[in-house]
Amino acid sequence: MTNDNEEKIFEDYLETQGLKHSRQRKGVLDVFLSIDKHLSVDELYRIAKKKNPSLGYATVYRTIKLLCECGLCRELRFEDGTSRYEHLYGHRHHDHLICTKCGRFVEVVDPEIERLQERMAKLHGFYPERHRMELYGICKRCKK
Amino acid sequence: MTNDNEEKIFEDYLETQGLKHSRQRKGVLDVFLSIDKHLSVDELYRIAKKKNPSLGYATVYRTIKLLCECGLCRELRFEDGTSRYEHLYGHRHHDHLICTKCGRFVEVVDPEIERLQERMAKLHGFYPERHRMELYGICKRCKK
DNA sequence: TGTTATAATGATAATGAAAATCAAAATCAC
DNA sequence: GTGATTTTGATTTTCATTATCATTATAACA
Repeated sequence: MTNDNEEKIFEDYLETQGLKHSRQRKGVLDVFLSIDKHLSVDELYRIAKKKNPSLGYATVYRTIKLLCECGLCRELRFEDGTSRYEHLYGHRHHDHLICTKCGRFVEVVDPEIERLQERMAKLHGFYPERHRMELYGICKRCKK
Repeated sequence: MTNDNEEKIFEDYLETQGLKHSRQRKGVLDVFLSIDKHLSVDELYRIAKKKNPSLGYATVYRTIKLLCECGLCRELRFEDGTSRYEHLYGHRHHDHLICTKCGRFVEVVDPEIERLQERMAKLHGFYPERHRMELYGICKRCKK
């Protein structure tokens, strides 16, 4: 399997928390790992349900929450109010460039910006933990 | 009045949109302008209702939306899902430093970061419009 | 200053996302 | 296998925001 590491992380997390394995949790994890897009809970639910028709909506919510807790997943709350989820494991930290016309987005990192962000936090007496940065604009395609 | 400019902006906006003035809109605007905090709709409603007890919840929602449209107000969606509103007029663009313990936050700007953000957007073929940046960490007080 | 067309209001219902509830089913240590 | 405990899925609840709609207010104009 290509996702051995991720599966291990999830299993370990379940164990340390005294939680149990289940077909549903495994199914949601598999779908999540197999799709490298920023899915919403609803999209995840629809796809996972194909392989396991009895799957419930609530279970997807519960599982995605566990994935976030164990560090495999990051929740992104966009300005339009929707939440989407992206892979965290094996993906370095990054920020987003988002097209305001078509919604397309790109993952970006600028080490210099990262450095300056750290500096700024410390300058204000903050011990930095994490950050989010989204740049909104119009992409090449939409500008034409 | 100290808020002449802001009131003018709002009135002009209403006119260009073919909308009407009203006591309620004026009341919500006044409260919004008089409090330099990041209020939620609910907080705004409670305060404005004191001066105009017949004020309805929906009107506050509608008015705050107009304030955002005319550039007096900016909506901030925080990670906890709540929306809060901050003054935009006469306040330069800024980002936020947010304490993950106590929720306190500070407005910050780093011109160098701003410049690098522009550069990064352009580097990816984006015509930058705006951005949001939030740095999360633990503030001095909470760290002790 | 009326008249009148149009927009705004406020009470309430509708919506939609996320969380809570709970009986039945699944898991796993023994 | 047994039994304590957790998970599940269907459903309800919650809560923020929007939509609806009859009534009221606004403002251009006679």
